[in-house]
Amino acid sequence: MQWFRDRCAEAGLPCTHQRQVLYRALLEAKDHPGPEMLYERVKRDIPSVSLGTVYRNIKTFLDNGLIGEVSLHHGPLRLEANNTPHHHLVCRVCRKMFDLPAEQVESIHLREALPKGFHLERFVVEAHGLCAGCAAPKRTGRTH
Amino acid sequence: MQWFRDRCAEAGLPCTHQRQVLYRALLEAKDHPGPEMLYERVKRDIPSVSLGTVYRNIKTFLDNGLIGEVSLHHGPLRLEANNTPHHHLVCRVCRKMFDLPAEQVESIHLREALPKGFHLERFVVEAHGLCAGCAAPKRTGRTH
DNA sequence: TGACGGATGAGAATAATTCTCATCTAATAG
DNA sequence: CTATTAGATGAGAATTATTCTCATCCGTCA
Repeated sequence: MQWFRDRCAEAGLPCTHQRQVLYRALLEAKDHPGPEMLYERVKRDIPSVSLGTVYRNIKTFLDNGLIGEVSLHHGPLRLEANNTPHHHLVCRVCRKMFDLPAEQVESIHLREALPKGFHLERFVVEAHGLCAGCAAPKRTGRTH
Repeated sequence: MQWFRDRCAEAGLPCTHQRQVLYRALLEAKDHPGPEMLYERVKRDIPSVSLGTVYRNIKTFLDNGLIGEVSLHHGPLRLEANNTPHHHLVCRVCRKMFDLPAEQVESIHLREALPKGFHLERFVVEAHGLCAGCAAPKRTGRTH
């Protein structure tokens, strides 16, 4: 929590009660919760909190790197007909995706066993980075 | 396309004009489009098509394994405060997620260079499969 | 061709997220 | 410690994404 307050100060973000409770809720969560879930948890401490505040602060935290999103793929469904084994290159900024044939990636090895009870089916690999357009200097905005 | 018609027959799905045009649109797409995008493309051939039909058939295709979704993470945002390098175990059925420390996975190697212009930042690995609850026999439903 | 079960189009309903604005509060200066 | 003020908050409307309902239509099989 002290780390959180320091980062808020650095970023020039007022360290409000709502923000602290929200951040703590996420710190203590082990289940990768979504906004609705966090809203429920924050409400236990601040019954008057609004869902809008939760969304607003989640976005603020993400923009400042205080928290992370589990995947770049939330939001609208994205589809493909390609049924050959393959992975993806994903642009962190514009979220364009390109196929990466499975043979191009050496197979994944674990150093320790997975937690007991989980039945592994396959490994999915994503190469995250910047696509040609977004990596080009001088241009900041996302393409979509 | 013949493959598509055969699979429809196997699955007992009427092979309607809308379905064929939708499937072809996705076959030809290289950009991992979403429903809205596919709707636009199908409309070029069938101006009267409805968005509901596009959504309905996308779901039908997914349920029958005719097409794939790019990631298990579309839908509501999922968050985490854990800022140590780590990957995730993801249950294909209930979509619960568990952390997998980065050290537990041997580093990724490519057999060929990535397409020129893509600036790689990191590899994200996801272990997809069934969690203990969903792998248990006799129970089919997802937990959420 | 005829019958019928499932598919379609239109639009309402629901879920997920963002926005607007009047009011309030954390941070800073006095 | 109080005043100031930029930015945060709560309420609820607006927007976007997706699913559902139902009357009508069409692909499949006999």
